[in-house]
Amino acid sequence: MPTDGIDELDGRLIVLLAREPRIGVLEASRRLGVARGTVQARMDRLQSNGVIRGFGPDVDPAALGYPVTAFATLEIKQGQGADVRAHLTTVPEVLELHTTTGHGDMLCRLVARSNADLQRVIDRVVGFEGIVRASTAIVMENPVPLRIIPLVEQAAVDGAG
Amino acid sequence: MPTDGIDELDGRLIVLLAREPRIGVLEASRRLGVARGTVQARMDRLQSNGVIRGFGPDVDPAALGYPVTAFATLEIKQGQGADVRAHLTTVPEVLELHTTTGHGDMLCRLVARSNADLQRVIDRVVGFEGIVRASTAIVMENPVPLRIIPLVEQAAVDGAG
DNA sequence: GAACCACTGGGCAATCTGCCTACCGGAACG
DNA sequence: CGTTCCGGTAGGCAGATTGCCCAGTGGTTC
Repeated sequence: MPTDGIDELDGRLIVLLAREPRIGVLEASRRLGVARGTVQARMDRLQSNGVIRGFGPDVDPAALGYPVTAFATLEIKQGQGADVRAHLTTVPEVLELHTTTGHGDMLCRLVARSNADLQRVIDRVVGFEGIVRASTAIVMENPVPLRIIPLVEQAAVDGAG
Repeated sequence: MPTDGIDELDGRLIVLLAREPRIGVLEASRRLGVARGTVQARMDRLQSNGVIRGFGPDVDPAALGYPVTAFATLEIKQGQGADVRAHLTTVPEVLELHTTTGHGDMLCRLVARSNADLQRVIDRVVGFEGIVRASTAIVMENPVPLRIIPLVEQAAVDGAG
């Protein structure tokens, strides 16, 4: 169970890593003005805490040939949740899946090679008995790409009091 | 403009990096059974291509003290789009924002410290004249966390023909 | 006071990086 | 058919970084 909260130094470290991921421990310690061992210890702790899950490559689906993104809200037949999850897991174009409150039962993020191709993807997604209905919203612009820095900064000042 | 598509080696490299991010160029070349220079060249190309945007730390908002995630669909007053975008950018709990087709005009991902705190966040989000209406879906489970590996593998076999 | 903790500053061997050269086979081109 | 280009292989080298260790210090807790 992670001890929630990060202090100001953790925050600066994460922001630094987010801005310049290729940075090493040594260079980070120089930038932050602390000893190398401190940075090393903080990074170890942040990772075992689960605050930092990893440093996976940030892959752009568009550059992979999938420039179209959409969000689909799915309505699921009672008791079919697990089957639908398993089904959606097998579709590579499903990048993310959530179960939610509200009108729909699930929300998933899809990508496709084109608007036309999106039809194929949706057909594959909803081509499963457990899914009653789907409503899709195509993404036009992405004014705020997935970001974490502002939240980290917020958490850092909260933690630091 | 990126040359879309990746070949089988690119695919294996990205998957390897995704699975073991801390791996170095040298170790990667050993795992892939190719020369170090090749891995170096591929990584350089993938990054200048934009296929790999970077290696930022994958931060878990829950571990930061924000365990509640929600998606909000926003309806925007005509012509207020830019202002709303600017407004939402200033809210740290807004992790992501898209403009979409369909009933709503925008879709954003929010996090909060608790269900109660979510009310505060939503109030802040919709507390802006340009926003006509908001409908929020709280995430209960996340059966498929944001993933890219299946798509990379798909793109790799497509590219390899 | 004593124990504990995080941080500092230093040192060490082993490793990796960035960069370079030389060479090879296949593909494209005149 | 010969030349050039390109991506990959194999190797080498100096310099930087890593992982790990130690001893000392200041602040906190009990």
